[in-house]
Amino acid sequence: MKRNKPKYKQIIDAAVIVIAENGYHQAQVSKIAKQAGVADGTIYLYFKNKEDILISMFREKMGLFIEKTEEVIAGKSSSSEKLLVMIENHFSILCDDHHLATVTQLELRQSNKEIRLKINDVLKKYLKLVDMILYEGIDRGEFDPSLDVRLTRQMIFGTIDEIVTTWVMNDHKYELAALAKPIHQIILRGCQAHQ
Amino acid sequence: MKRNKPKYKQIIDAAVIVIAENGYHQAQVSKIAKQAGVADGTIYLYFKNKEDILISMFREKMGLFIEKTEEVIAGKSSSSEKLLVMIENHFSILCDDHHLATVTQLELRQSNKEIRLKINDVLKKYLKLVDMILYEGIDRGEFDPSLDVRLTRQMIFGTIDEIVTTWVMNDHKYELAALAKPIHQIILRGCQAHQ
Amino acid sequence: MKRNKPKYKQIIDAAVIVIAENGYHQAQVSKIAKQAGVADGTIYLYFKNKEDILISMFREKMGLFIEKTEEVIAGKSSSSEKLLVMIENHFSILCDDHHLATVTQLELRQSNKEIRLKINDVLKKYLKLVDMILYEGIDRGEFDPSLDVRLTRQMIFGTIDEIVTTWVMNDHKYELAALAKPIHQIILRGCQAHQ
Amino acid sequence: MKRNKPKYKQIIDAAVIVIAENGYHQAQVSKIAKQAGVADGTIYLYFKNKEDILISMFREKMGLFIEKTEEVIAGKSSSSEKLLVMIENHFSILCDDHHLATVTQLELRQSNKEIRLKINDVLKKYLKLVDMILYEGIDRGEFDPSLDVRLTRQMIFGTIDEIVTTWVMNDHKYELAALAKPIHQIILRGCQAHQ
DNA sequence: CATGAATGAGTATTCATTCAT
DNA sequence: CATGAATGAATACTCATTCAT
Repeated sequence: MKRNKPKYKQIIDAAVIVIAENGYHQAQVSKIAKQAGVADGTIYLYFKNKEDILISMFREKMGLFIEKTEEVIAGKSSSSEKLLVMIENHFSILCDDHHLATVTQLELRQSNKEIRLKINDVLKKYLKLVDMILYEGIDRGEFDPSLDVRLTRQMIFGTIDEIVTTWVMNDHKYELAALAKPIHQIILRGCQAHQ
Repeated sequence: MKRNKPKYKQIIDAAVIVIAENGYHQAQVSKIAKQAGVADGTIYLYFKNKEDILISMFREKMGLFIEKTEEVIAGKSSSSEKLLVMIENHFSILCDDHHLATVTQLELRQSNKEIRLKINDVLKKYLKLVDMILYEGIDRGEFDPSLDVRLTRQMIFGTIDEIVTTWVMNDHKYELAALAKPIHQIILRGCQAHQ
Repeated sequence: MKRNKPKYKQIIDAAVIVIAENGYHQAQVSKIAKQAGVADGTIYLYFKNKEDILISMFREKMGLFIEKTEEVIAGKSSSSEKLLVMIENHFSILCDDHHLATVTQLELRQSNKEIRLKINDVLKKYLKLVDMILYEGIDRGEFDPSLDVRLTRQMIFGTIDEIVTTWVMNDHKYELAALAKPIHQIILRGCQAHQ
Repeated sequence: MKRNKPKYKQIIDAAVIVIAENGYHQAQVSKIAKQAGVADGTIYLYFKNKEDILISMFREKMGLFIEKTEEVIAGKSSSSEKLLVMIENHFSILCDDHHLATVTQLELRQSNKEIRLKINDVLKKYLKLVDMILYEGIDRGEFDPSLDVRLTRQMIFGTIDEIVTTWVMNDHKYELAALAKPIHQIILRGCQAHQ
């Protein structure tokens, strides 16, 4: 299994750095190889092609997202709190790794439709976590039972994504983590039953 | 003024079609020229370069968005209704022009950072309309006075954008317009004062 | 006869200015037309094509050279003096018209082989004047009777041309006219009989 | 060091041939690559761009000129003889390589100002050799002590260059080497003290 | 005579991928 | 396993010239 070999991760980490620092269209395979400290040809011993590096990179990083999210929501009982810690976790990971934030919010979106569709597949696992929180919230009576879960999840993800993208576009110049609570407030209102 | 000459609009409309049908990176200038029924060189009598075609295209189309939105919100008195017709208008325009939807949601995002920044400038005018509705709603007592307008606007735009992108990625296979009312409900809850 | 119409000379003078100021490869027909104050298409009522402008320009200006040279050498009796006034005249015309100097010494030489051969044809009339002075000098006993007139003429023209080109390349920053006498001295030695 | 690799020289030699046979403006990179027996992209492993091929070509060939000239003048003691062997060497190299002659005298002069300035830099080393011969000749009492070395060098180089250019323009149809002695005679007279 | 909008052929350079060593 | 030299397809833009008005 190539994924466990050290050079596999080495190349993926190099790709994040190179894309963040040079932009998607200036992230040539040769630059990634140089950053990873291997020869160009070596890349192709671990990845099928350039596209495969990008998909793999997203899969690995998104895996961390999902793992961490599962951890933090496991510690909370109310759905409202689960939403909050999920948002906090989302913001926290991207705050801690500005390179990753730039890559996922700006650079990777410049890839072509084919790659973006595959990236979306990977994303689905994360979105299912949101769905689960929503279903549970409805069951628990915390959220409006008439909620359209698919639409609400799109609202939640669209909002978080837009907030993060704007933060990245503004060069991370304000404190993203501070927005978790107010965002959670706004989102929560959209989920709760209306009197 | 070149913008009023027929070939100007002819070329922009050709660009929308060619990009939608071939993808951003396969939309060569020669293809656009052919689709527009002019010679390659003629493009450059109306546009500085390829980038200029894209920016101009976005500016023209977004102009229609803003114009139409101003029209429909002018006919409504309550802020809640204004939000609704704005969303309906947004969905309606993209439903009526699948090519345009594909181009704005998927293809144009593959452009380089420079182009995307210029596109963002154009977008800001549209976002200001949302801000205006929100401020007015707070004044009218319809919306929560403690609302963070900037965050709320990001929630609204992020939600709409995510909904539309998902619809485009699913090949427009369901009725986007039908989502306007439920989305409006969800968004509205986020804006209204909580008891 | 088009050559006597005002726009003919107007276009040629415009060409000298545009080429001098923009360089040969940046002297587009449209620039020349603009400088001449006529429409692009008008150029083609007076010249067959762009090449024809250049050849005609060289022919007109070289005509002035020859005319003036004939005037000044007519006023001198000794061949040595004739050589001197010819050189002085050559330098004087180019000193008085820096644009022309730049065009003939640097820019026009960037034209292709075909144009340069045609320019050489025009130049031949001027070179024949040099030959005439040399033959006369031999007849008069001023110059070495064993002189190879063709080679000597090439020496004279090559020297003058190199001197002027170097002066233009140094941005006309020293007094070209002051070099006429010393150059004449050097050239003269090459022509006179050796003891 | 790329300059010592075989493909470096291979490409330069291909460039001389392609430019000589097709003319400067018809010497596409792909033609040069084909002539050199390499892929288009390979060119760019050895040269920064097309301009770099031309400058390098001139530098390499002019290097041979200077090297050979230094060799032949080292074998002579009198300055007069040094001038002669320098001229003979100059003519001999170009006689032996008609392609090179065409390229240096006609085609390379069509390049833009930037390239020509860089070529001139390379040329300066050759011109310094002429200066050295002249200074030595004055010291040895062979040449007129009142000689203006700069002007004289321009006379010598201008003469040689004009002779060669005329020979190339006449399709090398006469024996250039045969002109070395008479030219040397003419030049020599210009250098020697006059009685 | 004069105009100027329209034409369309032509080319340097990049970079993902391969394969002989 | 690892290398890195070599490959070659693919594309925006310019500008001399024309011709309908």
